[in-house]
Amino acid sequence: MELAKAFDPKLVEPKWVARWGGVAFRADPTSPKEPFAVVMPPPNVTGDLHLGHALDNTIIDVLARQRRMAGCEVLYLPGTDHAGISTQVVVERELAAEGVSRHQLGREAFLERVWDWRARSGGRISLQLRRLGLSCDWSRERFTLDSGLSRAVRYQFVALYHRGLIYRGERMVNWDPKAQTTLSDLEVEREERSGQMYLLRYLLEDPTLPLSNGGAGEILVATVRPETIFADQAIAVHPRDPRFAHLIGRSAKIPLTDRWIPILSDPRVDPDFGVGALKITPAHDPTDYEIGRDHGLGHPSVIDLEGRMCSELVPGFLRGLDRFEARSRVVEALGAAGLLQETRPHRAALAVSERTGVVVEPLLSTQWFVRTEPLAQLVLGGLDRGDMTFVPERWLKVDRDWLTSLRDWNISRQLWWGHRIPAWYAPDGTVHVPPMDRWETDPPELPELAGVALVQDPDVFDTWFSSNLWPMSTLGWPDPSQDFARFYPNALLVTGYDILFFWVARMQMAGYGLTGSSPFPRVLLHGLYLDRNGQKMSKSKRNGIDPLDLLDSYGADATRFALVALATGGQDIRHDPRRFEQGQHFANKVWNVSRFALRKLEELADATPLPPALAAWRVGIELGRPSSIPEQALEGLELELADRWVLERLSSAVAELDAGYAALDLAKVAQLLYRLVWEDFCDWYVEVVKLTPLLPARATVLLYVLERLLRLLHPVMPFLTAELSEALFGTDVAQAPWPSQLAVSGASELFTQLQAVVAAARNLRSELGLAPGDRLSLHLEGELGAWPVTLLEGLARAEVEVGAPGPSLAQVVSGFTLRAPLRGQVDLGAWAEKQRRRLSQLQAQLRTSQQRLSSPDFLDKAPSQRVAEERARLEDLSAQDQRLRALLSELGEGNLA
RNA sequence: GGGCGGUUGGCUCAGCGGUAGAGCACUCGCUUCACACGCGAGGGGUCACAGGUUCGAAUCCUGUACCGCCCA
Repeated sequence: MELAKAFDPKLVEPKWVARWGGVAFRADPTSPKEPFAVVMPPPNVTGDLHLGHALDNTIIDVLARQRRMAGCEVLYLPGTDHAGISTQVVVERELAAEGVSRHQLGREAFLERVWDWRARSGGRISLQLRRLGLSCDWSRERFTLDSGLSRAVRYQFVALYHRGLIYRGERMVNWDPKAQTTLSDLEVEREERSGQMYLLRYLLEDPTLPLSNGGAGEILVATVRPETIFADQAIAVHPRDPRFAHLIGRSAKIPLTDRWIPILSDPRVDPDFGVGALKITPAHDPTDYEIGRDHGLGHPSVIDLEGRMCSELVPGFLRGLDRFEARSRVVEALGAAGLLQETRPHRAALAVSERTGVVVEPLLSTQWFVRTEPLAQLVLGGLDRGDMTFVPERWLKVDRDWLTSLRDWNISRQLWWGHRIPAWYAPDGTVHVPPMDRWETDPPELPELAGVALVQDPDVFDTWFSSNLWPMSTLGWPDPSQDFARFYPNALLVTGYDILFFWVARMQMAGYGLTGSSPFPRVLLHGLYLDRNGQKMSKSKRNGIDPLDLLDSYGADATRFALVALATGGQDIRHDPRRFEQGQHFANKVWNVSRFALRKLEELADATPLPPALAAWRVGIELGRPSSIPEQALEGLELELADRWVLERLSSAVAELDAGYAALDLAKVAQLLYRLVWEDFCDWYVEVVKLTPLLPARATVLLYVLERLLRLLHPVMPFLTAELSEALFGTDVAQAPWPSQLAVSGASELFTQLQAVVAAARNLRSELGLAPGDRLSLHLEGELGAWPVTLLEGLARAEVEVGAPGPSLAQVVSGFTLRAPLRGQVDLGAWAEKQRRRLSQLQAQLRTSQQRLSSPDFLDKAPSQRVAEERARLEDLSAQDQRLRALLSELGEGNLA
């Protein structure tokens, strides 16, 4: 059998994408194995794969594959989300290009159009996800608008409604005039923008009153929204602000009108803002609304849903103008009327729609709300009991803080794309929600409401009001099912910290509120993927990186390796193409060392009697039906130092990897794998294997270790390892058992020492300028005993000799002095300088060590094992110091030239 | 204003109480029969700063500076 000279992902991946994209990883709820369920954070069905998805799912898949190999019944459940606003916005934009509005089209036709669009683009993200090599159970793929999931949303609404946890009420909400819908507080972002603050003169009824903050007969009011003056209901000042005490209870006239409004006092007014007096416009500001409510003010509105000036209160010349256009006209008019005292530059935190980027208009309106406080209390109780752990831990406090200061959640959206709110209104205004015992029945179908002309609420739910059920609804909740019984709660949730509030906290509330438990005991929050300058990626900045480009350039295994290696400690990730190159090179390394092993195995002479496992393997590979190397294959083999060492390395790596997985530290996992394969296996063991013709015992170890390496690598690099495992061992590595630790020990100390001596010898080679083919003649001083001199000779391409070497270069290492006779051109001055530097380093270490050991405090208080280590170290250091000084004095005597 | 994260070699980052690490970049030498997506050797860091705790601090504590994020 032959392997290609280099690993080419393009030749390998499609086959496995096809194989894994079907039912290869179907989860069995009747399995006796320990369940391990994770849901995919559902991407927007009409979106494209972005790096956040790639990162989430790579992490999840690595964990899922590892758990599966470790013997769990794994369910990795994929699916997508309908993403109400963004999807609707996209389709509306498409319509706008055709000159049609959704209202012209009508609700039904519009929805058809969206479903159409979803059908065209909907499968795309699923296909893109498959290219990452995810081991999802695609037979359980779900979409938030599927009928089952829609039933779950309806159940949630009805159940919470009847428990008094959902109500309909008039509140100040965030209105997105572009998307034409309300938004939850979370969907509004704050943006610092520079603008103006205007000081307006409101005339007083009695011009003889003492001065306050302006001229005679006026009070100055500071505002950033002069266009809303027409909805003013009062002027408010701080009760203890001496400037205004005499004005409280008086009236002032709204500029450009003949309307009078009262001056009142309220402690919520900040006397240091502007000029101390605020206009109160209850319909257009959340704080003003509260103040107005407490003082019994009215709340007329002068801005309509399109963000245009409306109402009889507004002078004719402004009516119908956009709010920002109106602002400049009002300012002009105020100026012309002499009522504009001053314009100051002002920086303000503007509320901006997360979806459309337009300035959100605070609006008084009747909507459906979730009463969050009781639900949050349930979650907080669970957190107190320790139901949930976060990785990194710090997010627990953030989660808790957010749940502690939560406002009610507006779940109505004035959209058409989404779950229609199952509430109906009678002509008399009464609200009808399905009764709990018949939650699936629409009120118009209820016998007791026969004859009542009911109209359903036109709105749909916030998308998060369905995705908050995702870990439950995807498993069949609220209906009883095997899946739900077996896989809920999930084992884990993995997502970016940016949706802790949006999604994680709301799932917690839904879980506790509706199932009585947390949907997952553990939450892994990774960082955000930033561009190479550390900036957040965004469409507007056009600094996005397309994961498909990464997959095309480096292959899926390399991409996965890089993503996992970059995701350290929940930190944000700065894009670095060098990591992807590293992954690519690593994949190629694994491929090539497998290729080497295969070729080396051909050396096994036909005549040699082979151990059964090896014999079986060799027959298999010739017939094209290779077999696995079982655990027992190692039994009774005569192992040499390097063989025992590599098995020991493998075994301790397994232990370290297990610890890394237990801590969900996949960056650590990637690093351990890289070292194990590249340094331990390729640089050392394989180099030893090359030194001698292959014998059966070593051949067995080589194959055994290689097969285990492929298994250990598989969760991170599934394609490469699946291909190689199938080709070399005839196994489906995705279903192979996770390697366990071996009972081997004792080789590591000697081998480590060997490595140091080999490195020193190679340094001598290099200093002497030896060509690769030249043998280094090497004089070793030290306790050789049972020392592996032959290995040293092979690895350093040296000839170990006895006797005095004559003029030479020398290296001092722990336990040994190495000398090699001078030859050729060597810069002895530079060499001596280097050795002197080394000596001073050595002596610095020596001094530290001596000081430590001469300190009674250290001897007293440090652990005894630590003291013993330090003693051994001092001994070694001083021996090296003596030998190195001796060498340098030889140098000084000119012995070397 | 409150909270959180970061500051380690030229770059991007690990390490988080006991001898400073990786990849890339850099220098030198190599088509050594798996890999030049490679091999061997080498140079390069007072771990932001100031105090403190400790036998011992890049690592723990306090403060400062700067960068970034979240909440109000």
